[in-house]
Amino acid sequence: MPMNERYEPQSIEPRWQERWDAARTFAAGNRPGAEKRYVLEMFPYPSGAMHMGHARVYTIGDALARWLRMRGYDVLHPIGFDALGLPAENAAIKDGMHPAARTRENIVSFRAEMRSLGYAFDWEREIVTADPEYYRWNQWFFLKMLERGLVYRRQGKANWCTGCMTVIANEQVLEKDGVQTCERCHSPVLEKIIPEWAFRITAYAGALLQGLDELTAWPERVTTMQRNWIGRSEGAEVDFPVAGSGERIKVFTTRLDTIFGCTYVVLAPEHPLVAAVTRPEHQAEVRAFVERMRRTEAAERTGEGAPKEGVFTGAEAVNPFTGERLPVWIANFVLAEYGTGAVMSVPAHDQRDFEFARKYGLPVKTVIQPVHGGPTPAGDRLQAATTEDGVLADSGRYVGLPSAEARRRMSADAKAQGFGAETVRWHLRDWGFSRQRYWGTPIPIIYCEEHGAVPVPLDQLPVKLPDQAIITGTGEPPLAKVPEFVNTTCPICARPARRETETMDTFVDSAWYYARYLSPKDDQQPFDPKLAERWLPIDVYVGGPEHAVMHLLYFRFWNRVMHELGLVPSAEPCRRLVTQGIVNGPDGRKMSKRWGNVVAPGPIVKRFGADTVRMFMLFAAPPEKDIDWSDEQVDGLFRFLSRVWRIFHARQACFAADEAALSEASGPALELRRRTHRTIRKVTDGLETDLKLNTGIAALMELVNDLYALEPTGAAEQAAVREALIALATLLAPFAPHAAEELWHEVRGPAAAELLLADQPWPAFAPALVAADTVTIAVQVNGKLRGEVRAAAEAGEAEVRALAEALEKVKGYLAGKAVRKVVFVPKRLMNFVVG
RNA sequence: GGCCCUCUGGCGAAAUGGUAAACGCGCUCGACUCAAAAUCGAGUGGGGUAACCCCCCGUCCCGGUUCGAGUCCGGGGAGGGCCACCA
Repeated sequence: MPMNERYEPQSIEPRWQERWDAARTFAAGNRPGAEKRYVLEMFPYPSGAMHMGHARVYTIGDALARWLRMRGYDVLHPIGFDALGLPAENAAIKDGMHPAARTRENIVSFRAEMRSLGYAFDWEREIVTADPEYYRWNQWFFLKMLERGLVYRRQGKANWCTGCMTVIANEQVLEKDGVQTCERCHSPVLEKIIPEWAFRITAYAGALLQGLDELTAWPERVTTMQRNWIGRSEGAEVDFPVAGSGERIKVFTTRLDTIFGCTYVVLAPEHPLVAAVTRPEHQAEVRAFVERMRRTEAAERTGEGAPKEGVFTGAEAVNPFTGERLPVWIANFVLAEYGTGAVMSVPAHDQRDFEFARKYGLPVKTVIQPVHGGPTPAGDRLQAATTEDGVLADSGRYVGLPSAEARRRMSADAKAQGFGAETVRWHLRDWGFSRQRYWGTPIPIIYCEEHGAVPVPLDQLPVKLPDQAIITGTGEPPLAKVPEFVNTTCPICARPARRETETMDTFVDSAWYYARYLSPKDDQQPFDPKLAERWLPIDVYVGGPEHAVMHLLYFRFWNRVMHELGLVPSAEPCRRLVTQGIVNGPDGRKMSKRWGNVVAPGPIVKRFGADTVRMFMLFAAPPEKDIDWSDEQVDGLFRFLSRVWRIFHARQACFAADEAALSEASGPALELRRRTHRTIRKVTDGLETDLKLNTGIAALMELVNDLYALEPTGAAEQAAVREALIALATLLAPFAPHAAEELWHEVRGPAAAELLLADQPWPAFAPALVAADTVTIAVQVNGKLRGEVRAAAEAGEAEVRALAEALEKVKGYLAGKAVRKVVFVPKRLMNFVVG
């Protein structure tokens, strides 16, 4: 059958998608002898329709997965849906639909769009986190972690989102201009004291921090953000006895070297000692202040713009180093949950302390002098705190020591005398995961009057979400209003009891889903550890950088717990992370209904075909950069694929060329062969190194340009063209897989009818053809380009120099000057340095 | 305030310390056509110049290292991201 002259993706793409499906081409695990590669893209959250951002991530991952298969690896490339959670519930409420139905609908449309883009997913492993078969294992992990003391109930200060009507994690609070809002719905966030469940992620703070050192193939941006978020800070705790009472105030400081400059001590309003130390004559004022702080929004109270406020308690604390008696204050800027909730104030060397001292007329004492430059003025003449390390002054027996040395000696002395010690504090907080909402994993706990909080026995899992809940998005947990759900019996005493009505944060679902893909239908265990042995850790994980601290931290935490449970082989879940940039609208702004600049993938695929969309995503820029959608560039990529198509059509006569003639190639035939093999190298390099797929595609374009430039005559040229066409189709396979299959079959003819290009080995280049035999060498005089010479690649310095000196132009520049030095870079450059 | 990233033609972007701008978009011109579209081909950083001979300038700015810097080092600017009264 003669080849269609026109490139019509609509007629060829579905055909190949069906063939890959029928052949189970992308099913993982059917190359048992081969090395494995696990390529994963972050699974989508189907609260709406698929957008261009999704098309980009999956295209990047897909190109990689397809290429690795062609390299001979046994590739696992699964997909699923992150279906539970607030946004889905909120969207469903808005549409007057049940979240389960809404989610199901969205998933159907996602699946169809993903298939139409030709992604090489192993669909047999698909998971949906809203299925009880999935979330029962969330419950299972919860119970395992409860056993190990990694889950606990706390009376916590929680971030209460006024829009979502639920508690959200620290990581989910946004702050802008001193106002805290919800990351999801942008409603104001208040601080609320309520009981909640939390994971003891802080127990892993050190391990999670150290683990980052192993993650050399993660973007530094991400590891840095995690490092900051975990926030290790080294310092010391020091006890300040309260005069006239047995109490001691424990403070945390990173600047123990400044303790001789401490002029007062400040407690957080919530500090447990506040009531005990406050003198009777200050009680009323202190109580009023504490009450007011309790009622104020967190951001308003502790935001940076907030004025520093405090009250004196009347108490005095004793500086254990100096014996001085210092006033004890309470202030809004001291946080109960960081350090010990109490600070020693050194106004001369801490800006906050300085401002507070100036406001309330507290003394300022300078104890650190700079190493270089003039001395720091005395406290009363200071304009601002000097916060750098320096040399100690006015600090008893520590005078003259550099700050770092002073800190070491002072903490050793404090320890020896029993009033302090070196400690490490973390910014990372435990992960509060209770949600007072419906669309989440029920927390498998039963409250019994007799036995308290009783874990649901493992054999009674899953605790299923009831279908009939009334979901209003307000008030108490929706599950509390479903008697059939709430009312149960105690697993210990069988008397009537109530179920926990809170559900789990969605981040629980995504913390371990990558492991569920290994045995997605397993009903005995979350996944098969034997398969984990084979497939984990993930080799390449592709997703947005917005997950740098939340998902990617929980995911590392969970993997560590699974590692300790003996379920996974490594402490870290993923070797290499690729963070892809955003797809902006054509106007360069974030795609949004508000700007009317949203371009949906569906219609574009319909119009140009999946291959054009994929090529655009890969050619526009390297993966990590943001790109702007560009109709002109998309046209351009469609034009390129059409141009590829036409050159196959125009060179049909070469399809039957005799391969044996390749060995006689010379002149243009040889040149084309060189280009072909260099293209193979270039595309392979682009995939291997930094995923620079854009330059790989550029190389393919150059090959096509060269093919157009050669009108083949004779057996050798025809054979060279055939070789180039086969290479072109094969190299195109990871990027534009449908057109590639079609063209490859055209050129290979009936002999290959039963084969799939997706199964073919990735081509190798012939080193002899990649190395050039003649090269152009730039000739410089004093580093400025003055000409160029053609020479054999292996030409030596003397030979090239002779050629260069023979150039008229170069002669002019060298005339009458002494050549002081000659720099020769073989195959590249010759530089004459003249004086 | 802290930490991090980015800055190259009209635009998206290339460039192991070695000919800056590959490749694509856009634009101009030519071929094909009655004409247009599509396609194929040529050209396209700025300035000087009769000249597509040649010369000068050119990768945010200033300085340094080097025979040679978009690339390395120091300082500054602009834009962006994350964190932030964290003691």
